[in-house]
Amino acid sequence: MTSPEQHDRPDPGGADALLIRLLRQLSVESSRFSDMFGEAHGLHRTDLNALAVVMDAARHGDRMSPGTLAAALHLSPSATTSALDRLEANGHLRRGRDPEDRRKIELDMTDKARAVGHGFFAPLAVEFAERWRDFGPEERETIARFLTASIEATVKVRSELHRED
Amino acid sequence: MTSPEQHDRPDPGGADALLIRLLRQLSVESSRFSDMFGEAHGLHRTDLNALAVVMDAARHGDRMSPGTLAAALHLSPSATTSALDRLEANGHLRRGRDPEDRRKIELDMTDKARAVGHGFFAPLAVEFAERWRDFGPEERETIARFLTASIEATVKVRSELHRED
DNA sequence: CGAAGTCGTTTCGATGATCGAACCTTTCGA
DNA sequence: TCGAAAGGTTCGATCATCGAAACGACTTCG
Repeated sequence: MTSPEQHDRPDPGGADALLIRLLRQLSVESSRFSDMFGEAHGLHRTDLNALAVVMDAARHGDRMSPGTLAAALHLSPSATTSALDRLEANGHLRRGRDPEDRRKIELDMTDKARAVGHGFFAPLAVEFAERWRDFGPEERETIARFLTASIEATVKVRSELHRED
Repeated sequence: MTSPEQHDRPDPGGADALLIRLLRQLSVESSRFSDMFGEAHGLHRTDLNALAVVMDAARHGDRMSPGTLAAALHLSPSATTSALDRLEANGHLRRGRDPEDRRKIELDMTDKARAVGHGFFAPLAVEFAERWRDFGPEERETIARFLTASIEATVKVRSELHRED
């Protein structure tokens, strides 16, 4: 009675189950890691997310303002102001006026924030490199395809969830 | 000791970079999915986590009490009581006394909670099955090995982070 | 030019999740 | 039997978040 048909069932106890379990476990561990890192640095989850968004924007050369940050974080404007107050007080961020449109505020990360980001990723990168050493190019291609597919699946299901609202 | 090339560097822009980026993206999307699902069901992040822990325990046949839940969630006892109040008021959980030790409270999930869990995982499982259809057994083995290694790496770095405290 | 409207951000008051400390009940050890 | 410890809950305080209102800066229209 093992796998009578490889059709289009959700595969409740089949070959997908292990991968789903591992994905969930990875998600949980990533979340825990973020939490503990933030706790060690006096940063709440929101502050970490905000820093990540600002850093991503900086890396892409994009401008970042409180408004776009609020949208990216799914946070109200006032809560975003509070988060920016915290980050500015902690010295992770600076607010500067946009000379073009003086209503806007331009957000710039400080070296301290860069150090935080480095302290977050560097140890993980080292450990990942260690554990991934034996994966060959074709295996990495497979893994990348899998991760991309999984990301797309999550995004799609989320967007459908949002549409039902 | 120091090998200038291709030895033990963190591989800042190399072959690992893509996979790291994908992992981070997946983590972000998973987190967003949880948030939006919880929002759609009137459950906060903590409540969702609590439900997940209780469900896991139930699936393993383990007893669950407020104390163990608080430890699992890294939450204070009083905050756990509040979360349980919310979950019980929403009908996702029931509190019953442990007949063995009448100080303890036994937590039981209701059918409603089971339905919530199903509503959370089922759509994802369907979409994953769809997108993973073309991965063969040996590819899945590679992926499982990769995910396991990544989970272990995350746990290890987190434990080191905690030890420095 | 000036006045009304719009946009981006902040301030204000309120809500609620979380915490630490004190408390109650039950259990266990001397 | 009595005191200490364990498991939960209650209480007061703190802080992140929200919605509404306010404020300054641009824009459009008269």
